[in-house]
Amino acid sequence: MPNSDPPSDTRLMFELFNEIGIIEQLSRTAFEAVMTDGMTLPQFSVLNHLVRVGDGRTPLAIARAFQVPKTSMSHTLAKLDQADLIEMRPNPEDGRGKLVFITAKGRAARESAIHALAPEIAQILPVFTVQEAAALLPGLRKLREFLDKARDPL
Amino acid sequence: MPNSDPPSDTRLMFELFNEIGIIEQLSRTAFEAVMTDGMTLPQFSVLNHLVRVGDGRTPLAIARAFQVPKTSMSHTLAKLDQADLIEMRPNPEDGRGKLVFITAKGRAARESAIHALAPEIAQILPVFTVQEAAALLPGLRKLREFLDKARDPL
DNA sequence: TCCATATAGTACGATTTCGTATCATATATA
DNA sequence: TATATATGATACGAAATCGTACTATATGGA
Repeated sequence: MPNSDPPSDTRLMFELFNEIGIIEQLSRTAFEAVMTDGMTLPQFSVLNHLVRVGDGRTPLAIARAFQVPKTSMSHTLAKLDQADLIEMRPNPEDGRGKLVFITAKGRAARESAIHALAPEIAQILPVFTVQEAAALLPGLRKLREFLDKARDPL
Repeated sequence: MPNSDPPSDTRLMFELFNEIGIIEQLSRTAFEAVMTDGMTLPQFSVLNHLVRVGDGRTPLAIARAFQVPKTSMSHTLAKLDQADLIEMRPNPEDGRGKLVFITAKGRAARESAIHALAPEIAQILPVFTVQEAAALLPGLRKLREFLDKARDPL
């Protein structure tokens, strides 16, 4: 009978992606449990991105930053817009396009979320230290960059 | 004016979770692009789990293994059952429960998926080595275990 | 035994994700 | 300039996710 097991290299990579998937799952659930308003992880991620790298970006650029389909980002942005956390203005340099700006309310919502998150982060750090987190980042970035290059363009 | 930036420890943790989220996103998309039948990542993960740790497990145990809500797992199992990739039998030890068994067709589907994945894995490995993957795993497991303990029970 | 409570699983519905199709505008080429 | 093609964004619909509520069975205590 044929050996049905994948080679051990493959097994290891499966396990890596499996751990990553479970962490994503758990961290998303933990995040959304802490948010009192209905703020979702994608929504917060976008607000945080706009503050960190600056607003006035196009929806497509934001979709690429998170590697999600532009239709998914369109939905997230529509929700943020409805809640007045961002503002969508026409792009003066491209009549087809728009630019996304975070509002004062959006900044406040981001800060409120960060405050709500602080105790959770504080709980993690004694067990899983900043050093350990920092040690993981280069490898994860490298993996992400590989997958990024290998993918079909969004 | 107040400083709106989170402390650098928090920033670092955000970045860690952000990288993990993006990798999850990219790997899921890459996986599903390669599958010719409609096999999804959750479906494959369940089949693979049943082969690796053995079948005859309850739906709830499987949901816990992947840290997803039992209603989500119920949906995934229903799809696998419709496709005859698994079989759900009553649990002889618990009249409320069921046991999940992988079928011959399910084993074949798993192996076919692994074969379809092999070239992708082979592309990663020269760039992102087994050693690098192995180096990440202990830290990721530790983080996953922490989040697991901290969460509300499923 | 009887009843209260807990647990396994699913039905259902709200929301999210995301692929396809579409529209509007931009860009390139003749 | 005129036309073809490419691109930004959204509408729409199918499928996945997951919370709430429900059913059926199990378990523990009076």
